Amino acid sequence: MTQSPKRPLTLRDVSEACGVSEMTVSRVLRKSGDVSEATRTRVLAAAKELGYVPNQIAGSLASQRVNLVAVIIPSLGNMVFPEVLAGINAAFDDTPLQPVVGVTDYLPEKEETVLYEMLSWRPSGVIIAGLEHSEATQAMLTNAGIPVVEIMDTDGNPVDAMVGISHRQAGRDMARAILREGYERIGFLGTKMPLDHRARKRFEGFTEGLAREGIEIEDRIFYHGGSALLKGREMTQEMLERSPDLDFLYYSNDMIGAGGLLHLLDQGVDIPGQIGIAGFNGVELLAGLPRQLATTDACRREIGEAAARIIINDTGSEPDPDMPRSVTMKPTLSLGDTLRRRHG
Amino acid sequence: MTQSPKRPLTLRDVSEACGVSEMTVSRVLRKSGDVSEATRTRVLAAAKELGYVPNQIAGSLASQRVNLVAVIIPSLGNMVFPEVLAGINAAFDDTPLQPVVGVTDYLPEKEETVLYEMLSWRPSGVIIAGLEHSEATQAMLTNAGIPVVEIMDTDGNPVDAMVGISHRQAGRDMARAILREGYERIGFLGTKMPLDHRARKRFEGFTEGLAREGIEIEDRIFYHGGSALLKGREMTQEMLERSPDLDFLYYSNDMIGAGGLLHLLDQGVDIPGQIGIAGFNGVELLAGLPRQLATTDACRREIGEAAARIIINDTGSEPDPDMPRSVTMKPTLSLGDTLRRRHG
DNA sequence: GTGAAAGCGCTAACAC
DNA sequence: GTGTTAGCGCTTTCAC
Repeated sequence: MTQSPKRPLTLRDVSEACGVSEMTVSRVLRKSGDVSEATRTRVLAAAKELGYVPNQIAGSLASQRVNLVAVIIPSLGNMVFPEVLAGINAAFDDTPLQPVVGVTDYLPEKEETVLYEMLSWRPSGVIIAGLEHSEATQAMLTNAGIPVVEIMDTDGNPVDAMVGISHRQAGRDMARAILREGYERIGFLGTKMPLDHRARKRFEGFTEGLAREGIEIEDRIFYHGGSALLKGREMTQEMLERSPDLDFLYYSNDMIGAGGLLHLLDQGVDIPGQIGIAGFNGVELLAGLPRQLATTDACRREIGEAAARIIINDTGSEPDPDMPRSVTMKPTLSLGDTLRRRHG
Repeated sequence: MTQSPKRPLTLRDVSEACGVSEMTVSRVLRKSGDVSEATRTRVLAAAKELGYVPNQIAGSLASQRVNLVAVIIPSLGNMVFPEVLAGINAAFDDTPLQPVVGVTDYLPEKEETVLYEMLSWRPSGVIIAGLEHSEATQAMLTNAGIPVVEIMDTDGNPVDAMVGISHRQAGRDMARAILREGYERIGFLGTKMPLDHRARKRFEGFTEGLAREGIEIEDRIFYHGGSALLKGREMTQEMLERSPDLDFLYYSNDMIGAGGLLHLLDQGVDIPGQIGIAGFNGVELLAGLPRQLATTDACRREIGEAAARIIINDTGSEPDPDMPRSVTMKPTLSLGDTLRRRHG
């Protein structure tokens, strides 16, 4: 930290500063190969003194290795993906691998360009949300020549590997739980996300689960944009105005579910006696609501960790061939205080 | 998309596939220089057909230019930084610049390593949260030789440029608003974040603002970890048990404020008559609560946009020398329904 | 409008 | 344990 260089420092600068060949300096800085303790300290001192920061661009080009892992997700706005990222980060913690995240906003074209940009940095692997992609995206993933883990969802076939839960099954399970408690007049409240395939599959599984018992959804409503809590309130009000005899409301996520919960409590509705409700995700954020919302835990952190482990395995020196390439987590359904009918 | 190559494709592959020199192929792909329409189409066709993805590593090394901007933030877990990112993204939208985010978890050592790693990719600029950094971090920023914008906070001196709000002033303003409404027995509830300098400055400004009117905080409490909503409830209960005569509670963020709000309503407390409350941030998420929480909007998106604009300016071909290097946004204080004493 | 040569800063592979 | 040589895949520069 001796100068304020216009030109970034190079290995050569360090080499000259300590009278050791560039090659040896490089070895010291990468802790690779055998270097005598004496030169090691000299080099380290010089590098620190100068404030040298290695140039990974050159390094990666020369070594044909990049420690970057592309992580492509639809959004950072809800709590779900940050938690997946936390899992990925944790798993990469004592490896040289580094996640680089790209956000698609649920837009297939954006997914395409984001993936293209990331692939142009020749990452060591890709972790990407969902199993549904544009043809071009699919092609890029297939031809990338690096491990690709598709996450969140396992209802479909991965390009290479997948880790997630079955949203269809989650929907079915919730349907079963609701019917088991004796609810029969059921409404569905979702965010309008034509491209959120996981929400769609959950909905499909849900209707299917009801159908098995000969039940049909009585009403449904889809909104988008705005504050989720507020939307939850508004949707609930609107739905109950036009379908006042519903006895259960299934929300496509916990946030709008919480809004619905608050609205119903405001109205003096008896929950879960008169009306039961449930959401989806298990966001810890919401502990602290007047009632514990029934929900399905989506195993977000675990998914991130497992996906990262596949990448770590595949990029390691001796990949375990038995590493499973399809991991379906079992989400936990918690009834909370809002999905227990008082029988009789 | 004709093969599934083990070895990634290079310019040379495209060159051979279409019988045009590598150089010209490169020009086409970068839309630089004049190329005849005929060859242009030939090259593009070949590249697409093969599924060629340019190697930015090689490109950046050769051109000595990298379109990456390092964005270093403490966390993705609360809504605040994702909104800053959204602002940055929006501003970069029609530039070649690409944000790459690193997360520090409020840990100075992690900030140091994250910055080091990012600088080793030779980004075109750095956007980093906060003005307080370790000496090593400070040194790296100073010597990076690229534009550096420190964001969120303007109570201090930036290495290069800064965009944010004065948290000290925000605290003072809230104190003033509270006193103006006639509240006098005031408690403060914060998350225990010794390294969250912005929360600290807000607290300092707040106590200072009270002191001007000869008022002192009567009680304070700091928690950390867990669900913010739940913590808000618990802290509120605990504080009111030991200091039952408080008439105002100032929370260091909206989420714990919301928890407090729910708790007080549960207890049948008259808000804002008996007790007034306020949070900080203006998170849209919370619209939909039973009461609109008083809060200070922290201009998160605007801060991201303004910071990005500075980077865009500085890395452009002809930087505007008049571009301000210190932008202090004026946050809006909204009283909501929880900070209006019924006088008399 | 197109091509050939040189080199970006580093590391693999091999000498010593 | 240390140094030398070549070359990673592109772009810059300059020639044609």
